[in-house]
Amino acid sequence: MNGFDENDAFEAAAAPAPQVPLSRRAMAARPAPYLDDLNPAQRAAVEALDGPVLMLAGAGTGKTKALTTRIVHLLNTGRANPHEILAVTFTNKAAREMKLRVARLMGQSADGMKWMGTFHSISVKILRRHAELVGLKSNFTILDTDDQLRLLKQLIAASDIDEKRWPARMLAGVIDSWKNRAWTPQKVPASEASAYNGRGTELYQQYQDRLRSLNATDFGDLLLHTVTLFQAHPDILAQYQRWFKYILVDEYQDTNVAQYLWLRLLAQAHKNICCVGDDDQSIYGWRGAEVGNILRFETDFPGAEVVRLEQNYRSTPHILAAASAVIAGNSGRLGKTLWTDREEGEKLRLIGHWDGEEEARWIGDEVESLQRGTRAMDAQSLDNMAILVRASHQMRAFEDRFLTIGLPYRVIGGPRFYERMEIRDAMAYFRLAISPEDDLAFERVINTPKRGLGDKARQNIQRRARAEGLTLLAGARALLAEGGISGKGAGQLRAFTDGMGRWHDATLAPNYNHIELAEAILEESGYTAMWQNDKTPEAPGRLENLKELVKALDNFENLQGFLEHVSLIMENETDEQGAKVSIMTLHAAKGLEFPVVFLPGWEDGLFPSQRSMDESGAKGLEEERRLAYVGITRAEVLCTISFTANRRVYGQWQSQLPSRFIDELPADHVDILTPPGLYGGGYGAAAPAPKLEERVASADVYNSPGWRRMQERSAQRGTGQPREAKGTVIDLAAVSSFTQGDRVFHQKFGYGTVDAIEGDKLGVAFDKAGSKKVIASFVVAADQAHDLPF
DNA sequence: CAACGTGGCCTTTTT
DNA sequence: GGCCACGTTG
Repeated sequence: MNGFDENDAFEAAAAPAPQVPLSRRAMAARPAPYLDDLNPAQRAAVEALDGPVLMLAGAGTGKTKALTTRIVHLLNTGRANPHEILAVTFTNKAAREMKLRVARLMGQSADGMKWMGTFHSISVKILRRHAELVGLKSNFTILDTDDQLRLLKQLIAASDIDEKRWPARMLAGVIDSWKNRAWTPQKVPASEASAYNGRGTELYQQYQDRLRSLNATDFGDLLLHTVTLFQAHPDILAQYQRWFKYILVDEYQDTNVAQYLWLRLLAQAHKNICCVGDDDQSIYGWRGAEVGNILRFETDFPGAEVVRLEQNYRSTPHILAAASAVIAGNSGRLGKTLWTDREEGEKLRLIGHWDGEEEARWIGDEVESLQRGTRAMDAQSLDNMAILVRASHQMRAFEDRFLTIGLPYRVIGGPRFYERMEIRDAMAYFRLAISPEDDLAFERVINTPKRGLGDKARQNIQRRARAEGLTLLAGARALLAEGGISGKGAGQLRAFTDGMGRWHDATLAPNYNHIELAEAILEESGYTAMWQNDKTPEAPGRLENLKELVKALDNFENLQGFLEHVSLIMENETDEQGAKVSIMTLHAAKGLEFPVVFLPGWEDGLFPSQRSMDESGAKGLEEERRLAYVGITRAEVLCTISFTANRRVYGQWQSQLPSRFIDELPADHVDILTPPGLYGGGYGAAAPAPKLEERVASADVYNSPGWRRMQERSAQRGTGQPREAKGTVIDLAAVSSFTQGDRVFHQKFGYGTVDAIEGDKLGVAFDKAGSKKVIASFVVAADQAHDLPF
């Protein structure tokens, strides 16, 4: 029993052929018209079929084209059969796209490529065949972060640890980072002993034990177990090594240590591994990715051929020049020089705003004007425009603004369909119906909807179950049978367990109607009713989602098959019609491109993110810089960077300094725009009077002494140095509005007179509230107080 | 056992 | 500012 399916039939390891077999030579003689569509570098990358190859593909250089053509070339020359090619991506989307494009190039379906997929999905495929060798059954379930956290919380609670000081999230992060490095509990080095208050390793071990007893894995395990399997069972590894004659890896710069080992183990035999990536676009270090993997490629795979794709087909020279200048600030790059034969086009645009609201307003206006068409640019569909932010909380200002002006937008990213509460609840019901031993699912739904089963009842069930080694569901039944549950909870619990019994029996029937069953479960459990009776505004949407869920079942044979796929694959349905401007994070934008791109919020602390610099220092800053590079290179024609002087952070107004990355932009390729306002003539007579802060902004952001000092400060600042923390950030623009003796108004303290200026604070003698120090931006000139919106 | 109030926390995100 | 997790009341 080797674990391989009959129909996978791959030949035993091909004996090394001393000479090229005739059949292959005949294949090689087949025409390869697809090669004519490639530029010389792409062609070199496609034709270097044997041995290790690193395809260093800059942004917009036709990486996917080269990669898919390479696969087609492998097939067309007879080097490999479809099932002998292992093609790995990070996302299902990328895998789907690859499959599609291979099929298009070949003019036939690529279904034969059974090993094209994500690291995780391929690992699952492998693990299901050898599950018993890593202590699992082949029908193991894959837990998501929610379940993972709940499990960890249980372990922490049982360990006498103060979850306040040592949160479960932290432990989850520690364990995750260990798994990313392919460390089993036994392999965690002593240097990590202090992790999670010194209990990390011990809890990691407990967690793994618990997962095994639940016949479950988390996402990290999928890779970890596969690597462990390969390391502990050379015979099995050898089978796969022989099987995968050619290996291709997309986004290699995003691989972590476990993925690197995974690949290296598999590539050892044939050594035909082609990794595609761009060290300048490595932006996932915070979740374990090692840029070092791509930097070390030539050492790891001796004799590697390195091919650089540098001709960019996406962006104008101005955009490329700006991106190149920014990324040049990083050290230890493999180095690439992007070039294009496109026309000059527009320079990048840089604009400062008073605050985030104004920034959103201005971008909204710009989007509308570009939609109509401008002097410099033809009318653009909203689909051609995107706003890329550093952090998701920035999105709100844009959503608010776009809603008020009725500008259609879509947010990319956000909670995935299957992460929504109602979907997870429903899935937990399905899981429990299929496998009554799924204790995590039981816990999730036992009191949802409310069945009057609180902590006490649940503890009783747990104790009962643990005492006899029963599942929670069985424990509940046992407790019921002996009258161990009192009050009205008993009746409801009985209804729940009885229902579960019925539904489980239903799943055992061959060819049961899984759609009807799913509907029955949601109906009879009272789950649908729970949302129907819910009067909160999101309830209708949740019911809608449940309908969607049931509809999605149509594509699967049964519930089991559905659950199987859903944890790895399911994503948002985004087939809404109508043109919309896109809003997303920079991370979500990787791999996408838009004619028009807005990059708001380029302020130190926000971008580069303070936290990134605090936690990872110079490395963190470099990753932020790569993020800037990714952002700029998403733009095809027009790229607009903006920043604000003031921003609300966690409800507190903070003054902001322009991002250090702005200083790194090459002046020759950037136009500086003047913000609209009174003196810019931006407001017509019919427009509502601008609010006070707008007028302050438009009046002096660029001309105030404060602004100039701000510029000087940013000029003095060294570029790669992590700057001193927030305390030194001074709202110079706001301070500059006042001098000693000014009469001012403060929302809380009323009127007063300025008697001191210190940093971004003013000393004010208030008429009623006495002397106080206040943040300058919280104060306005007294004669403008009547304009305040409050 | 549920409804309400208070305090602490806060990137980025795929599988 | 706003969410979530916990502790207090009804």
